Amino acid sequence: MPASATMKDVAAAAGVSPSTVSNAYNKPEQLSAEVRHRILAKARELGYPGPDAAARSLRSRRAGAIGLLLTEQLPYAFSDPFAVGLLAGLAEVAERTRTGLLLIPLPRYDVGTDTDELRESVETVRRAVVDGIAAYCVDVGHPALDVIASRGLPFAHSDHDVPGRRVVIDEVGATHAVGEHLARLGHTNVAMVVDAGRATDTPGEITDETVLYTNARLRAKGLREGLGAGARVTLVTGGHNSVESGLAAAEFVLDRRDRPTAIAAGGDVLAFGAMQAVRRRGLAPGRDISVTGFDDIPAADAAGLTTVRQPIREKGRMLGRMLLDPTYTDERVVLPTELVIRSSTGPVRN
Amino acid sequence: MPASATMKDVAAAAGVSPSTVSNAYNKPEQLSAEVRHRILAKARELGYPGPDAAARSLRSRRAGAIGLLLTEQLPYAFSDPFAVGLLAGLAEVAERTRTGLLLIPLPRYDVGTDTDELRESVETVRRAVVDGIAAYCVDVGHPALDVIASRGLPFAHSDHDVPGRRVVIDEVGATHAVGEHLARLGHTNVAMVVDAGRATDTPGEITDETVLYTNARLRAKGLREGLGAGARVTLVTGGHNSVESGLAAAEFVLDRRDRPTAIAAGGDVLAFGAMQAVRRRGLAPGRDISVTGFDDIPAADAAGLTTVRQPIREKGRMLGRMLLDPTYTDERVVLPTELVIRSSTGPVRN
DNA sequence: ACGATTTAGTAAATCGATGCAGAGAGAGTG
DNA sequence: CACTCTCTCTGCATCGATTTACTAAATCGT
Repeated sequence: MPASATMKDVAAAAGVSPSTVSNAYNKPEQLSAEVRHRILAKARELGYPGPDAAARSLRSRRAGAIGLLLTEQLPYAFSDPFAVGLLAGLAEVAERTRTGLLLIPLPRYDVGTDTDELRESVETVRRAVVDGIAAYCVDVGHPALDVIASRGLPFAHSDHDVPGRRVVIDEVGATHAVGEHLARLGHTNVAMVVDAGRATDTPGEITDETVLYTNARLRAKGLREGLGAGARVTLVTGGHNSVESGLAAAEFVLDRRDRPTAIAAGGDVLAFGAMQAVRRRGLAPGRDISVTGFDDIPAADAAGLTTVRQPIREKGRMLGRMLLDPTYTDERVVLPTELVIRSSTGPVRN
Repeated sequence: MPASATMKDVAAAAGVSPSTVSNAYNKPEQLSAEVRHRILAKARELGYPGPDAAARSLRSRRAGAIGLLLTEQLPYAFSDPFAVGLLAGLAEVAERTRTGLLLIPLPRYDVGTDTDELRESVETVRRAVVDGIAAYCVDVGHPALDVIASRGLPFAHSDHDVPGRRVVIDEVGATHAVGEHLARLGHTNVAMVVDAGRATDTPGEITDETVLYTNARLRAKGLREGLGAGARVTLVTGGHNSVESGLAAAEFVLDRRDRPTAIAAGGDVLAFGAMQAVRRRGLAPGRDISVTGFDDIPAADAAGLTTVRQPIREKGRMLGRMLLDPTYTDERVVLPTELVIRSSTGPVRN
């Protein structure tokens, strides 16, 4: 391919100035139709690709895209209907404003994280040509957040209620309701299945301190509060946020001597795994063992899962608005959650 | 915010040349550790955001991102596990190479499409700062494809077997197998439910010519061929690619005098709708009415849906490789499909 | 017909960095 | 000591467009 023609070439060929060619593309109303057509014709003739995207971004200081930071490994993220819902909401706004959506995959930030990998991927954030960035499942303190801050990019969180623009839910309050619900049903021995934030070879019990996600900790806290002082809550994990991992974690607790009467999962996907585990033991969710989820993804209804509904798509939309709508200036948006009681929870059978 | 410092400022402050500052960020091995640290320290001190992404892209002629063109309205796309699978595969490759993934929503190209909207959105493609573009569900002839071509960007199709780089399946062959399968079971009156490529108020029969998607046409062709000359195939649609639309279309054909004995859907999601419709009539899929899908999304297994499996995630990976791996030079990749027979198909009951 | 405003188009500066050829300093070699 | 290498670092040109301020010509109102 011969080095492609530039705006200057087109200008020369059409006998006008480069500015005019630029206007032909960007401000059609600023020049006569005749000249404009002559320019565009010449452009086609020369095989001019149209204004270069990078050059344009540089000069005009806008990228026409917003970024979405994801710490979930992308394949995981897309298999989670919750993440997909957020994405859909964000995409909706982006589409309306003719903006692209740049997905930026990021390794998790963790004591164990390989530093090189982290540094390299943070580099991706630095190189991202975007007008703003939203974060999903990026925990507080992730180095990528510093990069964004130092780049001075508009930014919006979807997870944590920390200073800066954010769209959040009342994590503690939401699981508090779950706890109350379970307490009313008489449950006093509850296992909570959480996303460990990393692959684990064997499922097992973990402590509050080893839970990677701030939100998982908050949800555990809410659950405890809701259940009240008399109850016992055991934290377990089977690894990532997947059905398999929920299954593994639930099997782990179900096989223990002191089997809990209810399993509260940190997410619906995990809860589905827990329900499977319950069934595999020949038990019925809601009758023998209660199971609760979090998120209320579409499949939760069909599965009869008691869960916390959060308006996930709306969350995505809000994020989008925060980044793209200049008239939108709220710093903090708290979306409502609602406990949806279905058939997967029931009174304790003594 | 005070106009942010640039590389030149940092250079001046640190008493080195701008090139050296650039090297400090990009080629650490090209300068002494001491100088490098001095530079980075000064940079922090001045609040320098790091090399500007757009400027960098312009000068180095690479964007660090690839684009994915989607004509599905994004919300629809993400609710389709098939699209999600493709995305996951693509993302996998992107993540490995530290590349971002830019989602570019596009309106469908169609006689009815509003020209302004189309032109505007094609503009998004022109402005996309990417190193290559993949297309999903973008039909042949979409103006966005011309833009890509004229931009000289590496490009890969995932849909159509037309010249250029592409990852495809044998659409006709795949539904041919479905047709044969149904023929063997004795079906001679088959309805095919397709994505109309647009919202329709009322479900109804359509002709080959009014089917928007080339692939839908090919699948209909394969089905007809597989069923053989004696069979009758009716094309129907309920609108977009969704469970609801599959339901509506199937209800439409099931209520007709001359009810078909089998419903072949152009996608699993539509097929799920069709199965629902069958059940609503008090009939059993596979016993009273056979239903087939296409794609073999995860849920198909659980639903017992007979369908065509295509390696969707692999499709995404291939697309990614085509765009990102310079050693990968194949122009055309055909992925294998496989008819997966489950319980939703069975012999005709006379 | 006169000054005021609009319209159509231009020149020059600028956006912020990177690639490349090469210069100077010190080290190694015979 | 002269010579060639390395290693660091510099200077300049360049990537490709957009913006701003400005001019010349055309249009307008009275």
